Amino acid sequence: MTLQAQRLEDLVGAIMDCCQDRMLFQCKSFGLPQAELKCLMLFGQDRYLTTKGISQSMEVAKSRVTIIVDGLVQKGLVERTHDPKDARVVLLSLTAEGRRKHKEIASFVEKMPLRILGQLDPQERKDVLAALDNLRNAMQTVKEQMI
Amino acid sequence: MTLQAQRLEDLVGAIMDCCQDRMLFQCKSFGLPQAELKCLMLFGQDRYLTTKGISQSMEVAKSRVTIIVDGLVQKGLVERTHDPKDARVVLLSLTAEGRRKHKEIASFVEKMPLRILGQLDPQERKDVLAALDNLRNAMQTVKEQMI
DNA sequence: CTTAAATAGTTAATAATATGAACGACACTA
DNA sequence: TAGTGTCGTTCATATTATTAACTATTTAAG
Repeated sequence: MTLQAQRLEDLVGAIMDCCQDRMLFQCKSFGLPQAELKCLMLFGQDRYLTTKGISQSMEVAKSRVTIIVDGLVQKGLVERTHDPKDARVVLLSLTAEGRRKHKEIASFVEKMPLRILGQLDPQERKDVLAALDNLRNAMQTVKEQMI
Repeated sequence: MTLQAQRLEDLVGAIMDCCQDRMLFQCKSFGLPQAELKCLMLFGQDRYLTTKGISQSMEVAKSRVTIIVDGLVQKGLVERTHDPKDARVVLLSLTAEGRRKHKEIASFVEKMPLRILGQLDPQERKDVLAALDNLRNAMQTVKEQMI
């Protein structure tokens, strides 16, 4: 089983590298740092986001979100407005330019998993997804034991 | 296929998160920043490493390696010595404390994939590895097309 | 044998990622 | 209305990482 363990490490490592490279490529293509790109893509269905909400979605400190949003505001992609119902809250929304960029990135992001699945035939697709499900459960179980 | 694509993204994302959490847990447990821990673990069979060699293994700039090694030297885990054959070269080796720590971390690291595989029965193990192989190939193919 | 090019490592300037503590402004509750 | 909690920001600090400039050597060309 030690051999299988080594193989697992290598395969998972290679897959992680692919994901990382893909992220770097996206960032370079769209001229945004990783954190700003991720933040921009949170503006999906919701018209307004808040610092706190983004902080929870991205699992980073609120102070970090302030900095990330500063970048997006400077780039003209996001606007800050006051919440009329609660003067403590800052409402964040996409500008026209921000919506354009969001769409552009979304169409790129959505294509990637489709292209990956396109490399596999229908049976392989099912097998891969089933196996990943097993693997994720196994990893999450081990993770919980770890703590 | 769009549904499968979404599932693929979710599963790969969850697996990535597990890997990241595991790394954070290791770093906390052993009291080392990620980069220093990774660097320490490069001291396997080779008695001596060089800045350049580490730079290539870790795929970071040489100047970054200088900083990382500074940390390990300060913590008493690594020593710098001169290469008698080439005065430009700095030879890096583990101290006794460094070897102890390396062993300690290695035994933890090796257990992880075994524990994950232990969650699966023998047939599932084979299936998971075969599927990951397929997935890695598909992702690498797409990656090459991307550039 | 000397000069020019290449190599190894470090330092400094800068950027991105991230946290926690302290703070100001506001909301809510007793 | 006084105290407590919440929202966002600023500041100090740490980690990760790069590029450019520099020092000290080695090596290769003439």
